[in-house]
Amino acid sequence: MAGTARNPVKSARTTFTVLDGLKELNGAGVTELATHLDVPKSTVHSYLSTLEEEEWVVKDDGEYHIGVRFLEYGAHARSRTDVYEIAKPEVDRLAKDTGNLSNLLIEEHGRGVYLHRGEDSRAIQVNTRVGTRVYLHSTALGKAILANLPDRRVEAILDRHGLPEVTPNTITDRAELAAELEGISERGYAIDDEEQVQGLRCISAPIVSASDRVLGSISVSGPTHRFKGTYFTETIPDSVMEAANVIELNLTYS
Amino acid sequence: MAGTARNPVKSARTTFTVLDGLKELNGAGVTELATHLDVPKSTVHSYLSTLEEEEWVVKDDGEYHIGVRFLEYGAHARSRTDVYEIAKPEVDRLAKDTGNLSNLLIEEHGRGVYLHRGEDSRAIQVNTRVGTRVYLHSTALGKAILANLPDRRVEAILDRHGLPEVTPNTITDRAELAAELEGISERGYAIDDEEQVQGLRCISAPIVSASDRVLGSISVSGPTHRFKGTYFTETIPDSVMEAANVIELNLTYS
DNA sequence: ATAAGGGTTCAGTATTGCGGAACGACTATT
DNA sequence: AATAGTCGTTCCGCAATACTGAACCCTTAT
Repeated sequence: MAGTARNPVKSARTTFTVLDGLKELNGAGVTELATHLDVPKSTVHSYLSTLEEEEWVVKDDGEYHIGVRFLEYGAHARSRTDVYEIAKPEVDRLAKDTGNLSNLLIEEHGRGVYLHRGEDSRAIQVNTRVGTRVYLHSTALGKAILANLPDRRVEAILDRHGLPEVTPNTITDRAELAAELEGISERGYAIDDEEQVQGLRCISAPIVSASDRVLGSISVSGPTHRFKGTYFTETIPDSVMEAANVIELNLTYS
Repeated sequence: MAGTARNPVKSARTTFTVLDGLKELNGAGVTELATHLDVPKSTVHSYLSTLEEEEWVVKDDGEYHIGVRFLEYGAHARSRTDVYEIAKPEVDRLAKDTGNLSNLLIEEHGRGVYLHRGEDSRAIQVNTRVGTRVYLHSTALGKAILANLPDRRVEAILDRHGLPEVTPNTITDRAELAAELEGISERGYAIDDEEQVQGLRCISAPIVSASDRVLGSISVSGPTHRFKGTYFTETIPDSVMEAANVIELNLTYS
């Protein structure tokens, strides 16, 4: 599947190690980052000064930070997606209509990446951010996608990433997951019962193209104490599935 | 000002050259990108396979593309700014209220970077995207920032980037720009009369912190044939400046 | 079948990234 | 005011590794 690079460019890897370090530390000086990454500070300095010169990082009074220029790559990649432009307004509407947090996710390299988040003043605050990656087996959004992927792709993804336990509720057994995916196919939507974040429940529906390819999934999430009863088993699922339908319809006319 | 790197990491630079190439070509194969960049294809292959392995690019049936994972860096950098979270809702409101395109810009490395765009169904479509970089002297947003920067910073920025002519209306003379900035300080807002995009006019107001530092600027843009008369000289400026005021007020309470 | 085109691999060469140590700028401490 | 500590920056020799052209393999078209 993922052919390992034969002539890997080590410095390219290191470049992103440095950037990731900056992100984790929320900005850092040379020495701080060097100890964090366990790399000589002269090495870190070389990378940081190069990246600063190329304007990918900013030096703000002694601290290096990731530059906003990266927004360009993100926006470019996102707009290239089939679903983003079409799904965005519906995801926003879903958040406003239900008063909850809504999300749009796509699969990339066997993991889920959030493309957009619909917000509402009544919704709970969650730390997921656009671009964040999650495992597919531990979220409703991911399971909705897995349920619509060919079996061999699902196998390959599970082989690659395993089924890490994110919370006590995460499904970590392949057979159990298979049964779950079966149920999702029949129901048409996926459930996440605190499998990714404790105290958070989530309902998700897949976006499937006219040619039966999953393009992504959308969801509505909320606190467990609010997501229960028919609100959780009917009202929210209906809203999410209806939104997914609208998106699928709009996709065919474009 | 910008200390040139003494030990530049060439491969770090090349990494972004490759990524930029992918962006320009909207995705490409190894050979295509190699000829575009005028680099041996084995070299390009090394970079692309490494980046793919690290999950920064995606290989989609023979074509390499920039991955959506970059959204993470962009969102991180943006949320780190002082203005984004506070200004975003106001910029959205500004777009809806006036039925035009609105924007939020900050300065980085002497250039402007768009952080957010407020849209409205009635607004014209413009190709600016979040993360896009523009010169500060050729946009209302940029001039609003320049007018609130210390003179020596303005000088340094102009020394570094010059005053390239983006459209026939772009100000390319330093004295003329100085006079313009003077006027902006008095008026409180900046005007862009087709200086960045032909057929497009724009009104912008700076966002200034309590300690008199410019944090960015917001704007409303529209077609020249609609942006004229008192609508252009009063209505829109009033709306933009009021929004800037609200943002500045909210900034102090946080 | 065969040619064409693109992706991938290989291995030799010298470029260049690496990292320890020294230097300089700045701050805090007494 | 002197000094110790901290951090960013620079320097330079050595070894690692990025670069490249050519060969190889695979798929597609004719």
